[in-house]
Amino acid sequence: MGNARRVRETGTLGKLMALLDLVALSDYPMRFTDILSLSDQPRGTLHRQLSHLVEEGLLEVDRDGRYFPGIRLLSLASRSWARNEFRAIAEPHLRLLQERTGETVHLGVLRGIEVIYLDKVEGRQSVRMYSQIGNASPAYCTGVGKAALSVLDDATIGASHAGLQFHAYTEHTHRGIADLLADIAAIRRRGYAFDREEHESGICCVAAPIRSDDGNMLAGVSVTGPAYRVTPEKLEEWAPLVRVAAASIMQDMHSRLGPKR
Amino acid sequence: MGNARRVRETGTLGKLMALLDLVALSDYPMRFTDILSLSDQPRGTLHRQLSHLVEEGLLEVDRDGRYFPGIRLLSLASRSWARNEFRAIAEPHLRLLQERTGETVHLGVLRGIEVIYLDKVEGRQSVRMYSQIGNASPAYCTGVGKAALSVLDDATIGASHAGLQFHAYTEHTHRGIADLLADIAAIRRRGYAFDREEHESGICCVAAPIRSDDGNMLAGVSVTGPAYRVTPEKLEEWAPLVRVAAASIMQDMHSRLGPKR
DNA sequence: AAATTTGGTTCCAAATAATGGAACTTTCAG
DNA sequence: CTGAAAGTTCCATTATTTGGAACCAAATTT
Repeated sequence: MGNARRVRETGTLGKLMALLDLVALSDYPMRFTDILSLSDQPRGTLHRQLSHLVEEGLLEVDRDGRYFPGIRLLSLASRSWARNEFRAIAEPHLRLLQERTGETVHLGVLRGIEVIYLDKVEGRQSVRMYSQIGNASPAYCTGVGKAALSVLDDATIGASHAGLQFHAYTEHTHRGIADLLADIAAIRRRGYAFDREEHESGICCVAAPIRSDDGNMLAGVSVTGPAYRVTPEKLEEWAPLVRVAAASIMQDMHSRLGPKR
Repeated sequence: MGNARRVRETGTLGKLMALLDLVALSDYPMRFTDILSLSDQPRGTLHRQLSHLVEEGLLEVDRDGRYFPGIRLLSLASRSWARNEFRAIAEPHLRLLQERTGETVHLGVLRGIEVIYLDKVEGRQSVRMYSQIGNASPAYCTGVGKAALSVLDDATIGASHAGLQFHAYTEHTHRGIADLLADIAAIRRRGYAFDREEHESGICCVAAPIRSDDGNMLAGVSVTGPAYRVTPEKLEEWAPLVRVAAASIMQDMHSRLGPKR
């Protein structure tokens, strides 16, 4: 109640970024009129806004007038990734965890009610990497997300998820805030989270939370794999390893970033 | 001489993006005053601009007041990558080329005088992928860049490189426009480009140009590896394979994108 | 082939947001 | 503790964005 209302509007930039989100996060390419029907801007305004985004390389238009996210985003993002200190600190611990378990290891940060995957370490499979990095998934149905949420109190979680429609990705996905909070209570007791096919059928994981010293950043590490290999027993067996990884990352952050101030 | 002057200013967005570039593309984190000395904005203005970028998640500030590119860029970019049709079309051909040569294969697009790497397919080494994707390198010292430039005429290349200071990455890097144009003339004759340790010591590659039907996009494929494995003979041996890959990609683009209009 | 609809672009007075100089507060160094 | 540097806020002025309507062009119907 009396919850998260935008304190300040970000003016021109905010409007343009909202538009960029609309176009870039859509699953299919949109033409001018499609965008017009989704944004509530007058035609003239929308047209100029799109032109500006295109001129800056944030969007691109093909010859059929369909808009796509532009490659300037890629080059900015590669800097964002390369310069991310947290990711750099975590990396060796992710590799170690990968070696110990043999399964895929993820590092994700909580951003509002979403998890953004910052890094991924895989075994020998030559599977595509970028497909996961930068990807945003709902916190309520991912191991990393629930682990990160478990650091917050129920009121905060409730407020941020107020009015959210929980999407049923699988039959195991939590259907609402009550389910989520019950799970999170268990996660707090255990110190680690499970995802048993809640986001994707046949995929399970164990995750542990990471919080920065200043408490401004919440994140998580996880070990993920196909259900036929990653049995409930395996998940329990790996839980301590995942917690150790999370603890080591926090400690390294503390010694590398903490003392400075 | 009377070269590329910005035709239109992009208003507020343009100024903010220039600032974002300044901070995100820098190699070290900058604090407020560092940025102030590089941008020619008054303090009040700069402060508000940075705040807006931070509020939108495009930049982040740590507790010591240093600015970093924000993770919102990552999630936008992951969509940009996932939705890039050109990349998707090229992918199987890159894999094939990788299998045939055993070395790392790159796909890059020309953007002005820079190459942005769109994809990378490696052999068994578990080396980091994202480190290359999204990365921007000068066209004049990369195989992909020179291959793409070779499609343009000398006047265009000269104009875009006018006044550019060629950075000597290695002792083999071209020192100026004359060197570059001479190399490019050879590339046009052969149909493929070499990079013999011009960008990074000990790294060589062969590359072939790709152009889209509408001529609006120039790109290139390359095979890259360490000089001790990738001998001049190997480069010559692989050149036809690289050209075949480029040709197949162009053909697939034509059949999948061309006919539509 | 003419008429009509749909999709996209341009214009400009009014509304809104950005600007920048100065005052103010905090942090840091000596 | 003091002074200087760094960072933040304020607000009248200035510049940009806004949005309705007119305009143009391509596709579709008659």
